[in-house]
Amino acid sequence: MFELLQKKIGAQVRLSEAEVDLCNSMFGQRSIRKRQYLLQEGEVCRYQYFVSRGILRSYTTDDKGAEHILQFASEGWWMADLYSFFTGEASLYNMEAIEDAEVLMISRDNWDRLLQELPKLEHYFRVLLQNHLVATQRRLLVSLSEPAEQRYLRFMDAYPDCLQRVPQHMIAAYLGITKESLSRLRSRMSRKD
Amino acid sequence: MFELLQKKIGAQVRLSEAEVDLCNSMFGQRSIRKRQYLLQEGEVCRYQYFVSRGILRSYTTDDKGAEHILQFASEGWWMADLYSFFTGEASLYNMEAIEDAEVLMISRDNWDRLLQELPKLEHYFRVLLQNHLVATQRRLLVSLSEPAEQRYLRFMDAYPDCLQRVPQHMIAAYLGITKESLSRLRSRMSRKD
DNA sequence: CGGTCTCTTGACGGAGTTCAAAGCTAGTGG
DNA sequence: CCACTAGCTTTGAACTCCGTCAAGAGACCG
Repeated sequence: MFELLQKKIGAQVRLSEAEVDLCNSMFGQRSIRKRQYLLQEGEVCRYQYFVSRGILRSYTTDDKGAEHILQFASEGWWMADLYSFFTGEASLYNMEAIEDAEVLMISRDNWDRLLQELPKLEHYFRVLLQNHLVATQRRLLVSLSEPAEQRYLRFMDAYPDCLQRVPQHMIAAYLGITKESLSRLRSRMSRKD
Repeated sequence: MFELLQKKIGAQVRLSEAEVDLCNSMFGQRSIRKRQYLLQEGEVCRYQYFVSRGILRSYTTDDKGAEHILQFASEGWWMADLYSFFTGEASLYNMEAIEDAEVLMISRDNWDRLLQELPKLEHYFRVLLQNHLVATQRRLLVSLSEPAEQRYLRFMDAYPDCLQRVPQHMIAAYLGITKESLSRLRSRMSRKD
C-alpha cells in the first residue's frame, strides 16, 4: 500500500524509519470502483490523492456538454484540485475512476501537520510541482502549435500504458478533439504504414 | 530594486533583516533593452529571473516559423525555463524583452546555496509553483474548450495591463491564433457593442 | 524621408466539428 | 447459453472556424 508512495518520496528526500511511519500515518486509504467519483464539480477538494492501483482522470464539462480531460493518473501519480484544496473554494473539476482503483489520501489538516513535522517534505512537493508545471507548459504549447495527429503521436509516446487502459473517446478529450476526429485520424495513419 | 522581491517573499515567509540581506546578496541585476534576449533556444537557462521593471515574454518557434507565447512577465513575475535550469539541458524557449526592462537574477549555484541557508524559502517557491501550475492548467483547459473570442475576453480580464503594453500579434500568439484572426475577431466584437 | 514594425482586409482552402446512423464488444440477467 | 442493452468505435455528408497567402495602410524611429 505505502511502498510506492515511500519509493517516490525516497527519490527526493531521505527519511528515517520513524519519519516514514509518521508520514504514512497521515494518510487514509480508499477503494473506488470503475466509473465512481472521487470528486464532483462544485464540491470542495478535501484531499490530495495518490494512486496506488488503477487509473483515474480529472476533467471538466463545458457549456455544450463536451468533456475535457486535464489529467490521467495511474499508479504513482498524484491527483487533486490544488486551488480548491488550499482555498476551500468549489472545484471546477470532476475526478473519476477509469478502472477499479485504490488511493492514499491526505486531508488539508494532516497535510499542514505533515509539513510542519517534516519540513523536508516541502522539498519533495516542490520538485513534484516543478515537474508537473514543466510538463503542463509543454502540453500547452504543443496543443497550441501542433496538429492533432502529432499530438496523438506524442501522447502515445509519453503515455503508452494509457493507450491500453483508457477508452479512445477519453484520449480524444485529452487531446482536445472529438472522438470522431480521433477515429478518422487513426484510420488515416494506419492506411499510411 | 529589491523591494518588490522582498514584498513578494514577505507575503509567504517571515525573514529577519539579516536573512533579507543574505537573500538579496544572492541575486545579480541586469538591464535589458527592448527586443534583446535573456535566453535563446538551444542555450542553457543559467538563471531564474525576477522582473523588477518592464515586461518580458517567453516563446517557442514551430517548424513553420510561427511563434507561440508561453508567458508574459511584467513587474513582480518570475521567468525561467525550469527544466533547463535544473537539468542543464538546452532550452526550447526564447526569452525576450518587450519593453526596456530590469531583472534580478539568481544562478543555479546561488539558488542551491540560498535554499540551503534559508530552507524556509522552499515554502515560498512551492507556493509560487503551485499558483503557476493552477493557472497553467486553467489556461490549458480554456484553450481546449473555448473559442478564440472567449479566450480573448478572458485574457483582457486577467491581464488588463498587458493589453496596453504588448502588441496585438503577440497576444494572438499567446491565445493560439494568428494575428489576422485576432484582428478580425476584434472588429467583429466592436461592431456588436 | 525610407525602413521596419504593426494592424487590417479580402479570397480561398483545409483541418476539425456537427449531426446522424450503424456496427462492434462486453457485461448482465433470464 | 442466448438475448439484450449500454458503452464504444466507425463512417458519411454538410458545414464552420480559422489558417494561409497576398496586398495595402498607418505609425514610429533612425
